[in-house]
Amino acid sequence: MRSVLRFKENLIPVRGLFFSGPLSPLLLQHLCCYSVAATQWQNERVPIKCSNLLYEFTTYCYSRDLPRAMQALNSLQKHKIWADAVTYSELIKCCLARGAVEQGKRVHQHVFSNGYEPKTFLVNTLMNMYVKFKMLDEAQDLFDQMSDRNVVSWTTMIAAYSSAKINNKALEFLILMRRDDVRPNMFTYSSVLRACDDLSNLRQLHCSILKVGLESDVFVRSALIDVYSKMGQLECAMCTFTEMVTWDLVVWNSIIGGFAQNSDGDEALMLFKRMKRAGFSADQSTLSSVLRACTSLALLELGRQVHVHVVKFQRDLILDNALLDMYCKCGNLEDAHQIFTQMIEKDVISWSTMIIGYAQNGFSRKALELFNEMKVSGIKPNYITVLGVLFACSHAGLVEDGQYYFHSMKKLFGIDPGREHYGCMVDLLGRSGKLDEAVKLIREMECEPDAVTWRTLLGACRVHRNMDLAEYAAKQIIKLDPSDAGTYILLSNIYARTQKWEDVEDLRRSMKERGVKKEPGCSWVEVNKQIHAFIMGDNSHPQIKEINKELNQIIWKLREAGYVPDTNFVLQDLEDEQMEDSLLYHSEKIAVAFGVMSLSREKTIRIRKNLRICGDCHLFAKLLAQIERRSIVIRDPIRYHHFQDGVCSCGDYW
DNA sequence: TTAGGGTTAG
Repeated sequence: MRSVLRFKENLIPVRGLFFSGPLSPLLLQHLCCYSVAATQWQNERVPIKCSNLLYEFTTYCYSRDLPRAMQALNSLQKHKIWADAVTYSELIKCCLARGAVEQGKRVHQHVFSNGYEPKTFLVNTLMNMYVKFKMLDEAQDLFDQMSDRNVVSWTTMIAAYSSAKINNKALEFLILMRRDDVRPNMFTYSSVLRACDDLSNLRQLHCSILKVGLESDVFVRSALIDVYSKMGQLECAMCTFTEMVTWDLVVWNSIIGGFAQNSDGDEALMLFKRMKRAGFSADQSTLSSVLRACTSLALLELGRQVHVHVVKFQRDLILDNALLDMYCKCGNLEDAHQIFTQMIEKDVISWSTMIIGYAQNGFSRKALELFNEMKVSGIKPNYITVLGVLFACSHAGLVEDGQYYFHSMKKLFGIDPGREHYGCMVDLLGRSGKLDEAVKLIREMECEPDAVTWRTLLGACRVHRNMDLAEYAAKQIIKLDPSDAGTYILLSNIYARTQKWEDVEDLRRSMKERGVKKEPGCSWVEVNKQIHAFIMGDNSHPQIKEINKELNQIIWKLREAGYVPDTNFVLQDLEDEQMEDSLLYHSEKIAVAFGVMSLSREKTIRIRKNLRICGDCHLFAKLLAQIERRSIVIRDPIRYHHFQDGVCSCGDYW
C-alpha cells in the first residue's frame, strides 16, 4: 500500500502517502480516522460524507486548484474536520505562488482552530509564507507562540531579517538560537552572512563555519565571497573563490582520470552528468558573485579568466549582465559592447548597464543613442535607466538634453523623479556653471536633500571656485554626515584661505571630539593578475625604492616638458602640509609609476582609487600618456578617465 | 516536509 513514488497525476495522496487507483470507502474511513485524530471523532467511525470532504480537499490541494481547495476548506471548517499537515503545506505553497494573502491567512486560522498547535514543520511553512509576503510581524508572532522551534524555524526568521536588511536582528537571532541549543546549519549561515556588516563579525562567522566544516557548501561560499567583496576585502573574497575552484578542479580531474584510465566510461559519464547537474545553477550564481568581486576592484585580467569559465556554462541572463558590467567597470567598452550585441535575451538591466557603462566612460552620445535604440526595442526604461541617461547628460554637459529628459520622465516613462535624479540635475546644472539654478532645484526637491545631494553641489563649487556656496554646502554635509572627514578638511581649507582662524580651530576641535579621521588615499593596480595597493605615505611595498626612483624620473621628464605641479587645490581635501611635495606622492602617481615599470608599453595601465582624482594627478596622467605613449585608465569612485595621446576621455570635465 | 545564492546609478 505504501508507495515511495513521487506524486504523479494518477496517484492519490492521502496523509503524505500515495495510492494508485480509487480508494475504497472502507480504506478512506480508516485513513480519515488518522486525519481527524485529535478531533471529536477520534477512535470513532467517521461518517462517509467527511471522508469525501477530506478526499476532495486533498485532491484540490495537490492539483493546485486554489478556489476549489478554499471552498473545500470552508466545508472542513463547518464540519470541524482537519486534514493532515502535509496537505495544508501544499495549500500554503499554492497561496504563496499566487500571492494569495487572504487565503493564506484563512489557512492559518483554520489549522489553529482545533485548539492544538500544528506540527512544527507546518508552522514553519506558515511563517515562511508570511516572510515571503513581507509580513514580518505575523511571522514573528507565530515564531513567538511556537513551543518547539527547530533549525528551520530559526533559519526562517534569520533569513527574513537578513533580507529585510534588519541586520542586528538577524545576528541576534543567531545568538539566541545557539543559546537555545539549536545548531545552525548551512542554510542558517548562508542567510546570516548576508546580514553581516562588520568585519570582525564576519571573521567570527567564517571561523565558526570552518569549525563545523560547512565551508564547502556552495551557498555558504557564495555568501562569503559576496560579503567579503562588499566589505572591500577582495583578497579574502578571492581566496575563498580560488579554494573553491581548486576543489572543483579536484572533481574535474577525477572525472578526466576516470575517462582516461577506465575503458568502462559509463560510470564516469554518469558522474560527469551528475556533476554538471549539481554544478550548473550553483556555478552560474557563484560566478556572478565572483564577477561582482572582479568588477568592484576593476580586475580585468581575473574577470577575463572568469569569462573563460562562464563560456563553459549555459547562457544565463543574469550572468551575462554581470559579465557586461564587469567589462564596463574595467573600462573595456569594446568587449562590453560585443557581449551586449551577442546576448540572446536582453532585459532592462542589460540596457541600463550598457548605457551607464558608456556614460561613465565618457561616451555620453553613445549612451543617448543606445537609449533611443532601447525605446525602439520595446523594453521599458526604469528608474535606473533614466538615471543613467541623466548621468550621461551631466558628464558631457548636455544641459538641454538633461532638462528635457528630467522634465518629461514622468510623462514619457511614468517615473517620478527621485532624489538621485535630482542629484544628477544638480550635477548637470552646477558643473555647467549654473550654480544658482542648482541651488534652486535643491530647494524645489520633493524629498529632503541628503549628504550626497550637497556633496554634488560642493563638487560643482569646487570646479567653479565658488567659496561662499562651497562653505554653505559643506556645512549642510557635516550636519547630515558628521563623519565625513574630507568635507571637514575642505571647509577648514576654505576658512584658512579667508583667514577665519577661529573657525579653523573650532572645526579641528569638533573633528577631534568626534574622532573623525581622514580616509587615506589608496590606489590599486593589477599586474600579472596580482593586485598591488599603494597608500600615500606607506612604504611597505617591497619595490618601493625602485618605484620612487621611477616616479622621480618621470616627474623630471615631465618637468622638462613643461609640467608644473598645480598646488592650487584649496577646494581639494588636502591638509596644509600636503603641498607640492606631498602632491607628488599621491597614491595614483605611485601606482602609475609602478605600472610604467612593470607593464609593457602596449598594455593599458589600469588603476582604481578610493578618492576622487585631483587636478594635478589628472594633468600628470595626461602628460605621461603623451610622453610615454601609453594608455592609462584611472577609475575614481565616480567616473573613469581614459588617458591617451595627451587627452582624457572626460574632456577635463569631472 | 518546512529554511539559503547572482546583475544596474551617485
